[in-house]
Amino acid sequence: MDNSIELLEKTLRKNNVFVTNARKTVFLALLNSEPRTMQELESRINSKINRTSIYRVIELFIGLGIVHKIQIGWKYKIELSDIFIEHHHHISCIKCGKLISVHEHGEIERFINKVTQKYGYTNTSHQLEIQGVCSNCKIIRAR
Amino acid sequence: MDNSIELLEKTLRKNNVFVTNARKTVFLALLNSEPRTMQELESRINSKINRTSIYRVIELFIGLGIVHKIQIGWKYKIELSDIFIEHHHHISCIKCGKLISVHEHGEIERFINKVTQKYGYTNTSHQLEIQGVCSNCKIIRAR
DNA sequence: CTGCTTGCAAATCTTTTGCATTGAA
DNA sequence: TTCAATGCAAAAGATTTGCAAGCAG
Repeated sequence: MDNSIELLEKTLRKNNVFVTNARKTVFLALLNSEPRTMQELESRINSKINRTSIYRVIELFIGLGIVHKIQIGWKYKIELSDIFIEHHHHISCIKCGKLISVHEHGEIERFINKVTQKYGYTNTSHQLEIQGVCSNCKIIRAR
Repeated sequence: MDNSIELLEKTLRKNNVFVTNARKTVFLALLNSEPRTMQELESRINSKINRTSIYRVIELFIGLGIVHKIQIGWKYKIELSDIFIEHHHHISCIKCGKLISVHEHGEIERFINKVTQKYGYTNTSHQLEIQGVCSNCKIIRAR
């Protein structure tokens, strides 16, 4: 909450960009929420900030590692990065779209470290997306 | 090659959709190649198949698990799925865009199985994308 | 034959650009 | 005051739709 906004401001200053109303507004629209599509962001922010600016803010945020994109079927969604929420992964249902978060991931981290080191990449981040049929849809489909 | 086309046809028939020229053409444009953007696909297929149809074929292929999208920065690319190429992951360089494939992934599989089972998802697939700064760009940037 | 597929043109939706104006430091 | 950041309008790009025509089974 307040804490997060402060961290945002700190991050922005550290990168020598201004702390502006638009940036705080977009950030708040993402705080404590499910990942959002651009449309959802737009309608949530609803005319307080221009659509173009939302794009520009998101682009900046991605560059600074404040948010990242996740791919869900055809669409992508935006979500705050690890600095603001605990790092995690998603499982989405290919039938109903239901999205759940997976917080256990020690193995993944170890794996990533191993291969990035092997190939000489530094400063790495990653996303893991899992798709499947959720237990509910499985029942329905089975008739 | 021929083998792959046969597997494609088998997959299409199994799903009760027609084996058509458009579908084979799009498939071939993806076979033995780097992941491609829609534009690259289009220009590669170059007017033999209408753009709309390419979209429709890709949509179908994604639904049937023949191809999948991978997110690289702002853009996504299309690549054949595990049935046609060995399952693997990517590391992309955020500076120069260089993309390399990572074929070791036993840990990932084990992890996926564990969590999907825990949350009751079946029929799962997954993508893991890793970003970082490649060794070359690291040197350049360091001056 | 039959109806799934494709092509075409137009509609929509998404994202980017240029430029004048505003506002943070 | 100064230049980064924003708003607005318009351009550019990407994706989808509706419908007539074509082709696989």
